[in-house]
Amino acid sequence: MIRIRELAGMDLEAVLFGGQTFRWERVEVGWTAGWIGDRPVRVRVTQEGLEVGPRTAQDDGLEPAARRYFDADRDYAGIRERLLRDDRLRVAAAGLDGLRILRQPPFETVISFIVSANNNIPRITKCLSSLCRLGGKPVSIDGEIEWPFPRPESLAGLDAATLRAEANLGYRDRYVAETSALVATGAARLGDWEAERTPALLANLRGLPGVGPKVAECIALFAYGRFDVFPVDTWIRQVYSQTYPSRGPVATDRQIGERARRRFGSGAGLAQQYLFEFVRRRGRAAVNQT
DNA sequence: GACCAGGCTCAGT
DNA sequence: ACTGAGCATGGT
Repeated sequence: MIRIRELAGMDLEAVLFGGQTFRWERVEVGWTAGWIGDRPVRVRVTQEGLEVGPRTAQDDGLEPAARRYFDADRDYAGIRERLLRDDRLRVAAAGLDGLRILRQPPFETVISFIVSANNNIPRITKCLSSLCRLGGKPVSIDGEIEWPFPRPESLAGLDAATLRAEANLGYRDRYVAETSALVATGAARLGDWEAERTPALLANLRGLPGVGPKVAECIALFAYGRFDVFPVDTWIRQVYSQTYPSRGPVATDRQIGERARRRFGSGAGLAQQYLFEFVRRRGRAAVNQT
């Protein structure tokens, strides 16, 4: 087991179940199980820091992998300090001090957010779980069988009809199959795109079937650590236009993204997460009242 | 039964 | 560059 002391204040619930990633599961009291790339792990936060325990015998290289996945070296205090000078964002971000952004494996993130399009979080989770069963190689952990996220070649080997029937992807089946094939053949080299600046990265991502402006920005944020993006989905459209109302006609998603990036600068991605979590909590609270 | 979900693609202006 | 229709599926 390793411990990352800098992450003592992390809000694991918000980070792992807030729509950045869809593969974590609450298990024994206090622990959450999932994957850091190909490593099955369980995690919890204590006053001493984030604890990451391997769920298999070998765990060499776990610490750097976990530090990268949880982006332990980013200066959140500095980013927050600048962002929260904005009074309205400070209100939205209240109680979200521990919200952070993951750096997930690119291929898993690409497929996850292709599946996320025009979909809801519980169903995205189900679809991805099915995809892993279809394309992953089962691993025995504590007497239970678990599936890592499939490799591109594995998903590329499934036809769209199978994806639709077995994973309930709907019309997204074709996008998953085609994008997996592009990655598997090397036509799309996701790892190399790490070196690109954000505009070029987004353009590359948008070349993948099923990846439009919003999904590309989610991938840039959640896999490549680009904080200078501001993905606009239906929730953000609502909360942004309420929080920062504008004169004139209703702002388009593109306009909202442009204005938000101007407002929040290099912290836009984190600001987006604050607003997303804020509006979704508000929505759940309203439902619970009725 | 309409409406919605971390929207995208494609055709028409 | 912008706008609308069509799109699978499951939940409310």
